[in-house]
Amino acid sequence: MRNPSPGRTGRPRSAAADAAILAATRDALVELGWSKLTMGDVSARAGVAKTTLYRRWAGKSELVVDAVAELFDSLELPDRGSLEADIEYVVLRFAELLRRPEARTALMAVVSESTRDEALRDRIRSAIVDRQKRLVVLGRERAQARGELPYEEDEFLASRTTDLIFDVIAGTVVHRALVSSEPVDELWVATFTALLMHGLRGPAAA
Amino acid sequence: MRNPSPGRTGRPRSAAADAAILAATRDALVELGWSKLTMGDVSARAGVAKTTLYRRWAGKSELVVDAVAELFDSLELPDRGSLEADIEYVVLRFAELLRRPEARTALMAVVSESTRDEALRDRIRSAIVDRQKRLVVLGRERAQARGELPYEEDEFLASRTTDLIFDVIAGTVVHRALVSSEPVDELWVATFTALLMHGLRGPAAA
Amino acid sequence: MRNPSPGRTGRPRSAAADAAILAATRDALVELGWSKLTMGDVSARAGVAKTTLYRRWAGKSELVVDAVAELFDSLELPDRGSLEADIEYVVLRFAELLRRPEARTALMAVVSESTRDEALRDRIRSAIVDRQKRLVVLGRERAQARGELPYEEDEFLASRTTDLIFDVIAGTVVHRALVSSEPVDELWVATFTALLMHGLRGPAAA
Amino acid sequence: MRNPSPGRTGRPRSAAADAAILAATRDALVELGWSKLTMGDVSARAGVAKTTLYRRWAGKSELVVDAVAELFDSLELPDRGSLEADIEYVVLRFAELLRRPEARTALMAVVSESTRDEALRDRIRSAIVDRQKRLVVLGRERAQARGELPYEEDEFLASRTTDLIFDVIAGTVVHRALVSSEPVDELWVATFTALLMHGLRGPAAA
DNA sequence: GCATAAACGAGACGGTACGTCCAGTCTTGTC
DNA sequence: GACAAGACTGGACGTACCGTCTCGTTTATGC
Repeated sequence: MRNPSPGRTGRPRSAAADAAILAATRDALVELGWSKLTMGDVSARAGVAKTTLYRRWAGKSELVVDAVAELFDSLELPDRGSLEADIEYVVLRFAELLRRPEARTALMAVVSESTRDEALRDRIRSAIVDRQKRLVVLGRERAQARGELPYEEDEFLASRTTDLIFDVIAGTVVHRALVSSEPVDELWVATFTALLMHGLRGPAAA
Repeated sequence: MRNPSPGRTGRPRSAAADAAILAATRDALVELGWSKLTMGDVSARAGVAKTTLYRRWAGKSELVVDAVAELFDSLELPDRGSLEADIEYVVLRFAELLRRPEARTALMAVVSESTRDEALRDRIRSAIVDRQKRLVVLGRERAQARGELPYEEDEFLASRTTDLIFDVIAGTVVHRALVSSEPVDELWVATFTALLMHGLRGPAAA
Repeated sequence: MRNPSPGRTGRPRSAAADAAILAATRDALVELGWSKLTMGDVSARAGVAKTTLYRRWAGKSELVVDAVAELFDSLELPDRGSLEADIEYVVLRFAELLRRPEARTALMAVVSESTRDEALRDRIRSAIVDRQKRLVVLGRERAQARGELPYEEDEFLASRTTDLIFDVIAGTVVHRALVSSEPVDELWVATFTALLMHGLRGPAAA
Repeated sequence: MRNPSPGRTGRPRSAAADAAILAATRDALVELGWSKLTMGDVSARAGVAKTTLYRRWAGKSELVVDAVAELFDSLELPDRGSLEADIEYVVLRFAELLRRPEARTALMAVVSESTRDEALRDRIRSAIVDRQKRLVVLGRERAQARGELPYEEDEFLASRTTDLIFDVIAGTVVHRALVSSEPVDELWVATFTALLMHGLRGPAAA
């Protein structure tokens, strides 16, 4: 994952170790939360020496970003028949993910760390943000194919709209779930989706 | 805020200490960020003993919530003449606040901690969330007075809409600024506001 | 004990407090030992404020010296009929006293503290050492009256001998009981007394 | 001393650290005395982390016992030609040792602590008491070889006498020096030795 | 009998050290 | 050369006491 073929001599890195470490990290996050998770504990759970851990990740933040990125990759967007249904589906799945303790505790923590760490910011962007934008792009393409949304020819404008919708959806759900500490239930999702649909169909934003 | 007059005996708590500690906390957040901020360092900056600090706050999280809550209280919403202008104004002010390092680093960190701490969650809600909802309520009332938005008679529905708008605005801006790490500039604000205006004027959500 | 009538106006010091504090000190020594005894704990046990304590004693060492001095004052030397019997009696009584936890733990501790504190050294000497030498002087006078020991006319020599005998008896018993951690039983006392008797009857030392 | 070879894996403990710590402990005792000596200070002087210290010794008392035990091991008993001369010599050397501030302050302090700590009592006995009894045994053997003292065939009796003489000599000197706070000068030593010689030559005690 | 003034209880204060925990590095011997 | 083991330095943790301080309250006198 990190250096797959650096040199050739010496004992090669154990591939199994990577998976064990990331799984152990998620387990530890569930049990202990971000702030009480320690590198020593993770290495012990993974049956690996601390040095092995540090050889592969620079610190707790980097390790956790990789560990939770795998969680976010599990999100998918099957075709529910309409843009509205697609949005409701993805919001509910995302809210479900945020109910998992390892995601709740880790996401905001690494974002906080990243405010003072450029490299970490990049890592979050490439490992989580950019990978999840695929869902917005996919939903948009389907809606366009269905005729629910117009095609946008200007690629730059299209990308800006994708970014906006991504931030609106992800940001609102995260804020509702973690900051306001209110439940993301079906009723709320319906109201939110309605607001978003009207916003998207307004002439300027689509 | 903490108990100013529980009994009557003994030396009273120094009022000056509270202010010094909160200011020192913000200074330390700027210089060190959340994860490197230590209680010992804060007490030293404030010219106060560590015990004094622990006598008043249970830990770093509680202290930081109170310290940043004062920052958020500085947000205001002067009448800009239209709902659209009001929204753009508050979004820009909020984004400005999130550019301050003490707010950036602290906000997500305490939210992360709060995922495993019910009391902290309540403290964030009462010290930050509930206090800032006043801006949404104020903007809405003004818009209703101007005839830009209809009156909602059902109080429960009105409160649910307030909550939704609050989460959409705050959540989207935070996500754009801290997770996606993209600038909240005037162009983006205009696009976001346009989307929101259409959403609000749609029949169901208003 | 300390200044009972320095000036005239103002509330006089509570006499009861002194006794309560010394008793509380001994209780705390029994339960906690020297090193875990704290001024705050003593004040709480005595039902007295910490300030009251510090108004009367400079610190833990001074307080404890006074508290244990009262214990040592309880030692007495009834006439057992012979010098040998008198010595055996006082050694056994002294060993008994050293079996009490408050005496065991406190005596060596204050002596240790006194090695770097001239004032404390004086306090120990006047409150404990000099007061207990009375037992040696008394035993010696009785032995001389019985004709077991010769009279010593030179007062200086007599005082030096008193000091020596005091150090031999007290030192040996303390060392046996506290350093070597061996029991001071009747058999050992008999052997020690025999050695001492021969020493005293030797031509030079008497 | 501590466990040099329990398992085999991992980085071995630094041998140099032990010596540095014990030396630093003695230095700190000289400068600060027992009660102001802190583990943190010792670790800083030894150029060692506090954790390293706690990994090897359970606390201040254990550490100090080991540190002063090395001092006591420096006592020796060259043949001065007669029992009397040997006794005078060892008493003077011992008194000299007790004039060193690190020995004065530490010896009584650890004895005081040991009154509530069985393990510490054992450590003192094995590291200091038992090791110094060799001097008494040696002096006795020489005196017997010279014909100054009779041979004792009963081993148990011999050991009891050794213990008694050890307590008399060590206890008297310690008491004179630390409790009575009087000088151990040549005149006093001569008088004490005379008393002891008569005691030893008396029929019952030898 | 009423002011004066010291002693009192309560408990907050600035400090210091505690003993523990974790970070991240280094040093072994083994694979 | 990667690895498990575990000792290493360094530093923050949160707690416990220290001895001092600042309150409001109590209790003797002496005017």
